[in-house]
Amino acid sequence: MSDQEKQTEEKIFESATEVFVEKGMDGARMQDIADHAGINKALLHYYYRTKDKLFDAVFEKIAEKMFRKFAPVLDANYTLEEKIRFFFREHISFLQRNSRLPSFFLNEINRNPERIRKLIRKADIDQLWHTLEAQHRDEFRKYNITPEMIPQIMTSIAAMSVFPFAARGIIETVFEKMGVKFDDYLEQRKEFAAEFVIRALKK
Amino acid sequence: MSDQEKQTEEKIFESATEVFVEKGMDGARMQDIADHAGINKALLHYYYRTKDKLFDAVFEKIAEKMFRKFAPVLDANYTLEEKIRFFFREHISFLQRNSRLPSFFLNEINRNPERIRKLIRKADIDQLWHTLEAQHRDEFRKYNITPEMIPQIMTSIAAMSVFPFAARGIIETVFEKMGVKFDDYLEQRKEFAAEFVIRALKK
DNA sequence: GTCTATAGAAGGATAGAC
DNA sequence: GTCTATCCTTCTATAGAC
Repeated sequence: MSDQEKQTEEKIFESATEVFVEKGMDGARMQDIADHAGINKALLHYYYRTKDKLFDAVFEKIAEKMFRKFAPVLDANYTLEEKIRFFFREHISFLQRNSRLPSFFLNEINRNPERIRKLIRKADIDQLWHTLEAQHRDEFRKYNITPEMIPQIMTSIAAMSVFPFAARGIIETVFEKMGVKFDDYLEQRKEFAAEFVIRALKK
Repeated sequence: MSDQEKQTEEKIFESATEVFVEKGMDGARMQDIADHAGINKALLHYYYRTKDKLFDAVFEKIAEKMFRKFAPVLDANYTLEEKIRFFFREHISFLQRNSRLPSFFLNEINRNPERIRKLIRKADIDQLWHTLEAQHRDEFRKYNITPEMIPQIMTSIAAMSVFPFAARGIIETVFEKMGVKFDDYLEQRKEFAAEFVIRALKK
């Protein structure tokens, strides 16, 4: 693959990412992507054949990027509480720099759940859980965390971090009326969310 | 307005609601809505002129329906803890019966924040907050809840209830691998979320 | 590999008959 | 009020020249 090929293909990919995240699969236009990349429509089809294939490539890359942020949680050198604080600090920081991802991502999955299935299959979810369970067995016992609480806790943690971005449009509008700045709220949230969850887990 | 007019207009409205919630504004097709209502496209335009106006009508109705669920929280005859339990029980039950609303709603707002502004203006958000503050001043003091924590707490409560539905596609796929049933999880969540938040608020 | 030009299909909207 | 037929625009995708 020549340098120029790669440059063009990458430029297309980056432009497609921006436009798809901004407008969604249905709202995005191949013309917009071409304009954004400074080329013409025909080249998009030359490199990716169809809009659908281009979208799939973009979507998969984004999914991989988001899940990668969860990996350090498996690091064994931290206590459960440290991991919770680490997660919120890092994850919210990541979303601050990519604040439209959650809404885009969740929406496209709901619209076409098949898209996520093959990615989830690759990521060893239950493996991840068993690893965590082994690392923190004592702490789980201390907190009275039973296996059937795991789905509740996992989704609660994700909710605390992701929801402000997924619901950004409405939250920001409400905050405006209350005189609250969304950016300040996010900075504050990194610590608030961690302490909130830790207190909730303690008996 | 004759009975038949109303019947047709209502049928169009209901069909439009289903199709828009299912496919989103951009993905919805006027032809789909017409087929769903058992009429032809021309009639849609006769009653609502444009796709945009039809969507606006649907969207506003849904927004009104969702916010109405918050109203009982203002009832003064309950303690703060009772209200939290009541909210999660009622709100999650409502979303169980309308499980695609959150994703649709949040996404359309993010795609066009202007849509929500006029509706938020109508709903007296700060008024709502002052009412709550007056009703629960003592409890807030007991819990050490300060004014700058309010945005964090409000969004956390909303997140606990709404996120499982907004992220349903991915959560359900993960649960599948873990052998967890989404419906059971939701039933459990009504109580779990309430106790989770209450514990988090307590020092 | 990149462009221009255009095919071909789909979708929103309207005209006009009944 | 409801239908059929059709206009017109937009969009994806491809053909063919360079």
